[in-house]
Amino acid sequence: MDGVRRRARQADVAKLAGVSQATVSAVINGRGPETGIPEQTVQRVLEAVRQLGYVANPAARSLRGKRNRLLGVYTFESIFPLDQLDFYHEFLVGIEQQAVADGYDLVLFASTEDLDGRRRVYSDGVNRLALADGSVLLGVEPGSTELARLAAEGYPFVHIGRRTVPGTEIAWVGADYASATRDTVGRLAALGHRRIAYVTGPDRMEVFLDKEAGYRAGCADVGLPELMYVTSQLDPAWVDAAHAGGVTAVLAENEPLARQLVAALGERGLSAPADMSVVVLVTMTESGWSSLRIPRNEMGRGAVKMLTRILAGSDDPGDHQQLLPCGLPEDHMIGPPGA
Amino acid sequence: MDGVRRRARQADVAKLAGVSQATVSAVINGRGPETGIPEQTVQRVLEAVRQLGYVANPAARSLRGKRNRLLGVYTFESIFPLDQLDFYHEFLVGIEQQAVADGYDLVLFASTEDLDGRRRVYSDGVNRLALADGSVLLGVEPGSTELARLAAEGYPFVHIGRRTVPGTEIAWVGADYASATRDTVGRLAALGHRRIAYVTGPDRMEVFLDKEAGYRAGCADVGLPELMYVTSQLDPAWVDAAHAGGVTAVLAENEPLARQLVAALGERGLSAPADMSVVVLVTMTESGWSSLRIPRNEMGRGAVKMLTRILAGSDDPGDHQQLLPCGLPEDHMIGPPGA
DNA sequence: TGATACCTCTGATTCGTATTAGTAATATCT
DNA sequence: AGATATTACTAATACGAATCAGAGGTATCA
Repeated sequence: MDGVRRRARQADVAKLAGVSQATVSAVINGRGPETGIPEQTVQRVLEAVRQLGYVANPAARSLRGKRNRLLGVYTFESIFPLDQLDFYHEFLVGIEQQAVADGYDLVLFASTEDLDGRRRVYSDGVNRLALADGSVLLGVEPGSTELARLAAEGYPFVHIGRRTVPGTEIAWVGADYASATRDTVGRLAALGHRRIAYVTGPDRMEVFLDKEAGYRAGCADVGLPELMYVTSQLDPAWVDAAHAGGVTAVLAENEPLARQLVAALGERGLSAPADMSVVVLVTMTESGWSSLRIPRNEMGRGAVKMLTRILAGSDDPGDHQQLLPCGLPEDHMIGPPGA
Repeated sequence: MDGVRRRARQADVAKLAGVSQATVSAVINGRGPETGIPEQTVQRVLEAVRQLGYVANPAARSLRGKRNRLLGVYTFESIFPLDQLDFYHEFLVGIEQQAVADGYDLVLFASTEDLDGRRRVYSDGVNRLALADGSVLLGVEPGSTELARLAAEGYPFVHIGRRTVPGTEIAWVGADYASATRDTVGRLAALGHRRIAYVTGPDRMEVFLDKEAGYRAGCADVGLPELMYVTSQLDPAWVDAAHAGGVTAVLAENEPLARQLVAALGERGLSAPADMSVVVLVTMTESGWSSLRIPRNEMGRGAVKMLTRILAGSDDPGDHQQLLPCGLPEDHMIGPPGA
């Protein structure tokens, strides 16, 4: 076929319609009336557009227009991790919904994967995200040097999950783990539990600190002792001690710890929630745990909204941190003590 | 104040490095050696790039005729639909994997949604996909006008799912439903089934035709009669007739029909597979049906591979259609007749 | 010494669109 | 008639990167 025929430009349309390229641009962008172009000319131009099958070149458009209406989505792990499908998917749903609403397209930064399979914002010292007008960052990054550098550079981004980086104030949308954890402790106390333990990993990132703080606050609220157990691998013997010590409810920070706990209970002929109420704070999947409901969809939407606000030039820093409420755990593994 | 600091251009880099913009361009595109720019200058330029955090503007690049290394992903429905999570997710995983491997970033076209919530490739007569070097299309589009227009325009794209558009040859990667359906009929026949029915919706798209053809071929292979039932809503009375008529196995094109079938069986005190083997050809989720395994991941990867081949200028049209084998159904709801 | 061959760059131009400033022609008012 | 306003445009330019045709300079050779 005529694969050879060059794509029509405004200049071609202009020639055919007997007007200037500027007029064509005005007509096409609906600035016809406003610019005082008579209906007859408008029709002539549109007819020429039709005849030539003219389609605007988006590259030229966005080059001229400065912004390209692209938002980046960057995850510190693979964007579509198979094993964490449920966990990340909801964020993406929210991000997409809000992007559609705001008329942005999304760029998934994929090619930033280096040889180790680790992703990096900077490759060759170049910020790859800069291709997009701004980005939503998502996932767990151990260090904060890249974040700090992004912020220092003035690149607009919003982090999903509360994040503090010394020396800079970064924008984030987080889940209010602290309140939810605190409330959960309150609820367990209300059910009659007098010794509520907290099991968490040794990591010291914000998310972990928030929950821990919530636990402490919850204990303080109801005048119960703090029973923290920090470990990356739950020692079954701890269960004996806890049980003997009168612990009737346990908050586990993550699912592996909770699984180890339930297994250890099982080995001892105990079960949840009859002998021990078990709450997992964060689960990767929607299985039958009693766990907090992380408002993932809302967080995704909120991040995009915040990002567009930043791009619009909002400088109110109070506007750049947002905590969304978590849903409280359902009853699957919660009950009154000694039931 | 500098909430959104202006992005550095090659001109800025050039000034800082004390060279011309043309030199910067040459260095950045690795044409340094070839253009005879000494290592020292190259380093000076790269250092300036680093200092300014320079990143090429993709719009300018593609305007000038070079490629973006952006691949579009366009779905005719929402990209991350809640209810079809499992269905689409795997395609995206495959697409992402291959994109990473080939060093492309992905653009999810989201802003193409119009007021009705319907998505369109063309808005204001502008092909929004043109931002990306090429695109992978995915999902179910009822009409084919947009596809035809894309093809006529010479825009590089690969459709996931076999697709024919009269008058043009479009590139696609499909699942070999026909063979899989045919083989499934053969397998049921081998188990002893003599009357195998096929229930399908009234839609006439390629995917449906393929399965139907497979069913017909399968029946022909083993000399069994074709028992087609075309409906969008399964009439429970049909089950009576089928059962009375000696039907011992049913292929249902989709999950809703299969669900209606199983429900109708249940009402009659019958069950699958004891009284009736039930195979669903396509399921949205991985629930306990006997269904074909659609090679979604492979299709996603294959589509990207094909697209990069097209972008590289492959003109061999035989290269632009690819059928991947489906896995055959597992035994959950399949058994010998009258078990 | 003049010619020729590199070497290391640079100036100018191009891509297609949006926009601003301006212009020529006509119409209206005083 | 002369001034002013309106109509209907157009010329010129900017956006950022890529590319081509050289331009000076030095080195080599006859």
